[in-house]
Amino acid sequence: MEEPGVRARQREQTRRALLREAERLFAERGYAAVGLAELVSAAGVTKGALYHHFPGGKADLFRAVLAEVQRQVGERVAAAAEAKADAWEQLVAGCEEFLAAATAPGTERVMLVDGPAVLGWAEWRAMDEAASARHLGEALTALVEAGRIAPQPVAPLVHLLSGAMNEAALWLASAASGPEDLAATTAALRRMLRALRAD
Amino acid sequence: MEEPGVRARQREQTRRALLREAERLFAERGYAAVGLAELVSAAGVTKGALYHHFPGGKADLFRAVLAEVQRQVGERVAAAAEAKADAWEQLVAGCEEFLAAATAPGTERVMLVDGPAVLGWAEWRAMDEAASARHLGEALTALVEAGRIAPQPVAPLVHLLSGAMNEAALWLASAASGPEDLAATTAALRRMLRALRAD
DNA sequence: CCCTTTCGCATACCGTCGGTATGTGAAGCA
DNA sequence: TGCTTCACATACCGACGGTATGCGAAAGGG
Repeated sequence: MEEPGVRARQREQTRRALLREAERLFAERGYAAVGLAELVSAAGVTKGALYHHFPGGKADLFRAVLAEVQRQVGERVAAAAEAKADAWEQLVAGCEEFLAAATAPGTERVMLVDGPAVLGWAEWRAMDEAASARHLGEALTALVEAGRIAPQPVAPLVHLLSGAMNEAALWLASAASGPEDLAATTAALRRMLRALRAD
Repeated sequence: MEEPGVRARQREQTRRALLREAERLFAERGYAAVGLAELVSAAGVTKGALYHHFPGGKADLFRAVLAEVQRQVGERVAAAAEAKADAWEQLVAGCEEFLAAATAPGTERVMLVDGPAVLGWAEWRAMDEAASARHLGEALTALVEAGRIAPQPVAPLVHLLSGAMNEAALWLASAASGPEDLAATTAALRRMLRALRAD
C-alpha cells in the first residue's frame, strides 16, 4: 500500500502550509495587498518552494486557494440539498445553504471579488460552474424535465440566480447589512424561485 | 461669463486625455495589465501630470473612469425608463436597457470585474448605488407604495436583481453566450420580476 | 511693463514587488 | 557507495507604482 516516503510527506506538508497561509492572508487582506515575501514567511518557507509547487506564481497559488474554497462551499451546498427528498426543496435548501456558506468571513472576498479579477471572468466562471453552479444547473434541469418548472433554457436561469446569490452574499457579508436582512433575502429569493414554477 | 483662460483649458484637456486613454486601456486589457508608463504615454503626458490630476495614483484614476462609465450606463437606463409611462414598464425597460448597456465591450470589465477588486466591494457598491442601482431601488419602492408589488423590504430585492443583471451582463458579453441568449435572459428576467407583482 | 507668485506639468529618482536562475544538501536508487 | 533526483534555499533582476524636485509659462498686482 505504497508508504509515502519522507520526501513526499515533506512535499505535501509544505504545499499544505502554503495553501493554508495563502487562504488566510488572501481572505484577510485581499490578493493585491499580500506580498509573496510575507506569504512564504508565514508559511515558513521561501519563494523557491512556492514556485516549485506553483509554477505559475502568485496567480497559480490563488487559483489553488480559490478551488479549495469553492470545493468546501460546493460540498456544503450539495450536503444541504441531499438532505431533502423533494427536488424542489433540494433547490431551495441548496440556495439557502450557499448564502450561509459564502457569507463566511473572508470567503466572499476570495470567491466573489478577487476571483474574477485575478483569473479573468471566463476562467472564474468555469471554476464556479464546476464547483457549485453545476449543482444549480442540474437541479434546474431536473425540475424542468419533471415538469415542475416551465420549459425554458436553463442557462440564463443559472446565471441570473447565481449572480443574484453572489451579490446577496457579498451584501450580507458586509457591514452594510444586519442579521435581519438574511431572512428577508432568503424570503425574496424564495419568491423569485417560486416564479419559475409551472403550477 | 467667465472666460476659461488658457491655463484652465489646458488642464481640462490633459485630464480628458488621461481619462480617455485610461478608459480605453482598462477596458481592453484590465486594470492590472496596464502600466502607468504606457498609460501616460498614450495620453501624451507624463506621470507628473497623472499624479497632479489624480493624487491617489492609479486607483484614483480608475475610480474616475469607473464613475464615468457608470454615469453613462445610468443615463441610458434612466432614459429608457422615462420613455415609458407606466411604472411597471419603466422597471422592465430600465432592466433591459441595463443589460444592453453593460454588455458593451470593455464596459463590463471595468464596471463589474475590476471595479470591486480595485476599490473594494463596499466602495464599488456605494458608487453603483449612486449611479444605477439607485434607480432600481426607487422604482421598486414606488411600485411597493403603489401596491403593485407585495409589501416587503426593497433592499434585498435591489441586491438580488442587481446581482442577477450584473452576472447576466458578464455572461452575455462573454464568448460563452450567443445572440439568442439575450432574448432568453430578458425573458427569464421578466418572469422573475413578475413574481414580485401583487396581483 | 515688470516683478512675483502660482500653477501645470516634466524629469529624475527610489523602494518594493513578482519573477527567475542557480546553488545545495538530503533522499532515493542501483 | 556513488550517481541521480528532488525539494527547496539563496541571490539576483527588471519593472512597476509612487514621490521629490525642478522649470517654464500663465496669472495677478503694482
